[in-house]
Amino acid sequence: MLIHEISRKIGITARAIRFYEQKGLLSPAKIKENGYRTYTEQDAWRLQTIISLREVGMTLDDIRQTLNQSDSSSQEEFIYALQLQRSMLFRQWTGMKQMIDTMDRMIHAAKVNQTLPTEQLYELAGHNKAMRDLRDSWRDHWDFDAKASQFDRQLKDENLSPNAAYEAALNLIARLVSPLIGKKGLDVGTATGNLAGKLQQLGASMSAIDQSKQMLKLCESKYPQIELKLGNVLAIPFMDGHFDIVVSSFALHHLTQPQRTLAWDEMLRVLKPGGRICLADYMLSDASEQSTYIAKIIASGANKLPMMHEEVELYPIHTDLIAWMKQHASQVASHRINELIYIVYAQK
DNA sequence: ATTCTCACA
DNA sequence: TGTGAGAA
Repeated sequence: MLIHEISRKIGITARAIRFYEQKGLLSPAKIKENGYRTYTEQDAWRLQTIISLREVGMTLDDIRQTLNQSDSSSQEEFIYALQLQRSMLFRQWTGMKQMIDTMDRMIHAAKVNQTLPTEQLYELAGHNKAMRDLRDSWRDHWDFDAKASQFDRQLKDENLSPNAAYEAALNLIARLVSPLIGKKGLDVGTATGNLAGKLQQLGASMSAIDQSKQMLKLCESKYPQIELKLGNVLAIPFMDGHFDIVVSSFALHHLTQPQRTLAWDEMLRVLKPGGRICLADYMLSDASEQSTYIAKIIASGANKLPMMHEEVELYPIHTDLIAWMKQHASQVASHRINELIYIVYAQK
């Protein structure tokens, strides 16, 4: 096939096809004497997948990497790339909604003022940017991909005092969100799926998200029935009003306080009217208890605990997370959620 | 008909 | 992320 023939067949310009080649996505054979490109069925297939991935917003760079991987290795990497793109679209989507909201405020400001409300506009734009930065601010400082294979074994380790009551906490959550039959639930930051799996077993139809590919892989092998998505709580990769129940266990302490506020908005967004949120996490009542606790962890040799990363606010949660939850509990009425349950899980 | 390059948005 | 024009 010559270039125009294939361009007609696929439905893109010949120019674009050469452009993709230049970007390293394609390497058609060339006829010796005149240098014309010739395209095989293989090339046509490849071109089709290129424009398919392009259609869902992947950059040419990402497409190149994805394609090169799927050439050599398994299907798995390819699916991961698709999941990654999907979660990125949700980030963009939440960003777009934020922009629209900002625009509405700008329009309102322009209406109430007769003159150009320069200051308000600037302020609104600043807030918009701050929110966008916040949304993109999640970093995995703990390397959960690397921790995945050890995760469940560590939980079972009796020496890790914070995790001794782990099972009990999950059971408490399950009890608090019951009845579960026929309910759609989301577990945020599911890791290897222990909480989601439990709720699923009790009759809920569970979805779960995690930002770690390896954690998801393990979760999938443990609980194949759970719908898993790659993504994080700052842009939950589900549509609005999708769940009866949103739960999270021992995940929120990995967020900073501003991130937590955003996480809360996201959990509300995906929750149906009348839905329930149930969150559990490590929480100590005051600073002295906190430092004692940290000392205890270090003494037990468990200094590899996820929340102990030195570059992050070291254990910022306890008191302010309690306050945060209480504050949002009072917000329930205004969001017309019938019932919000929060667990303050106090480590002895 | 096709290729390449330069410029352009 | 492409496109248009022009020379070969």
